[in-house]
Amino acid sequence: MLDLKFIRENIELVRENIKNKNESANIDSILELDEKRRKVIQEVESLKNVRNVVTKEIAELKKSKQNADDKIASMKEVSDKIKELDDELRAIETAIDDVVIKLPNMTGPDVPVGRSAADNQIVRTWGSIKTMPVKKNHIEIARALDIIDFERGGKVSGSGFAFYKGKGAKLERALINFMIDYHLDNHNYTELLPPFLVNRNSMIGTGQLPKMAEDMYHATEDDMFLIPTAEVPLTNFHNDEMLNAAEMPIKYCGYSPCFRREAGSYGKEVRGFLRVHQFNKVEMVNFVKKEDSWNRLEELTGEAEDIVKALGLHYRVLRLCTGDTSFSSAMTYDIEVWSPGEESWLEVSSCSNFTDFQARRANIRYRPEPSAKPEFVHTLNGSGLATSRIMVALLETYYNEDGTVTIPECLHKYTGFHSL
RNA sequence: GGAGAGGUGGCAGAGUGGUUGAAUGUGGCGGUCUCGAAAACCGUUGUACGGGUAACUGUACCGAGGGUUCGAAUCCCUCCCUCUCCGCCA
Repeated sequence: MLDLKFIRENIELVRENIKNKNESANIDSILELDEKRRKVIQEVESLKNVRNVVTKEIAELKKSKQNADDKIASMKEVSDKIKELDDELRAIETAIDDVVIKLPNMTGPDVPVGRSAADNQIVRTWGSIKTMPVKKNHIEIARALDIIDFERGGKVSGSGFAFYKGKGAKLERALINFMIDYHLDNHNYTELLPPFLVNRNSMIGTGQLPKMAEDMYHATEDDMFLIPTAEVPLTNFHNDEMLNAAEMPIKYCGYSPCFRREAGSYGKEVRGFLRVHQFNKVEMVNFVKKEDSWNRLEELTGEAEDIVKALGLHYRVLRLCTGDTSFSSAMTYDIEVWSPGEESWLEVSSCSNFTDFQARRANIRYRPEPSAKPEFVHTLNGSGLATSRIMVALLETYYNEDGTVTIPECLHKYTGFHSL
């Protein structure tokens, strides 16, 4: 959420930011509403002051058994007027909230202006392209090894769901455990294993709602949502809290399955694991002081890259342009791994600085100094990493001529086997 | 799912519809005493928004939201959460 005062003072920047992010929020009414709001507040507060003063006088008169009928009668009028103005104020604030809740975060100064993925900047590339001895994609490989069953996933749940089987299931668990342990041992994280179903307030807090409502599985009976990422429960872990500045940065990582309806994306990258309704992911969430968030974004991205490096996968890092940067994010780096079978790049991580945008919505603050005024924290998150596409890259990158797949060494202690 | 109890400041815990932003205790901070500390004593101690250079000042906040009333922590309604018991259950 943007600060109303910031909007008031930077209305043209806000307008431009909406346009650069390919959003369509209409803010024409907001300045007028804001002005009206402040006017009504002044009016109603001065009336409340009158009421408070006279009410005390009435109390004194009553106490000394004197007549207070005149004052009570005049206060009835004042009280009615207050009620009227309070109603008006409530309506104005609802109207303002409706607009503000739909305004995207301001992008940072280094974010290139652009409309689509074509305008993203390649920041760096690691490793080199590996050509396969025999060209196969992950679906063919997985079928031949009988480690993933897409057909039965479709039968039991629907398209976009799969079973992992045998060594495939164990490899998936190995990836998750390896990633979490790596962050705990090398990057100083605390692990959280979160709830996978969250309430509406949490979804608003991190900014999935109202914009992404169509993309989430919604349990309407209880008004709860299946999480599209562990970012939601991990960030809302500190919802409505005052954090201790001495303990910051606070770094959590956690595993969760991620559920996405992917409404409207049929036909695009739907084969196999490229786009699914449920996938596994290890997520990192950071709470930092406001002056630290830009540096932390660089470090966080590095922490995600460490995992890809350890797995020995060829990858590149992109700085997303304004049009590709998500609603809540001020700046995002995507990490993409090379898929030799698809001969294309697959997004496996997205690392973002949300500045104070989520912290305002979720009301997460800290006191810079013991007696200083509270400030909103800055939140960041990064996938570290999403496993389904890592599985694609692993199967294709380590595919051998004889049909086997070599397991990278860092996973051996988790899998117990060295090849598929 | 059923029955009951309860949600008040950092914590504990009072609170007859009328100077109650809220007693008291405790904790925090400052001070007196002390070589120093403890104890004792004195003072101070919430948040948000608005006005003012400032001292200061206005409004709101007792789980959340409505309502009754001249006036609500206190009365009424709805919802949320916690605890106890019963039922069901991995």
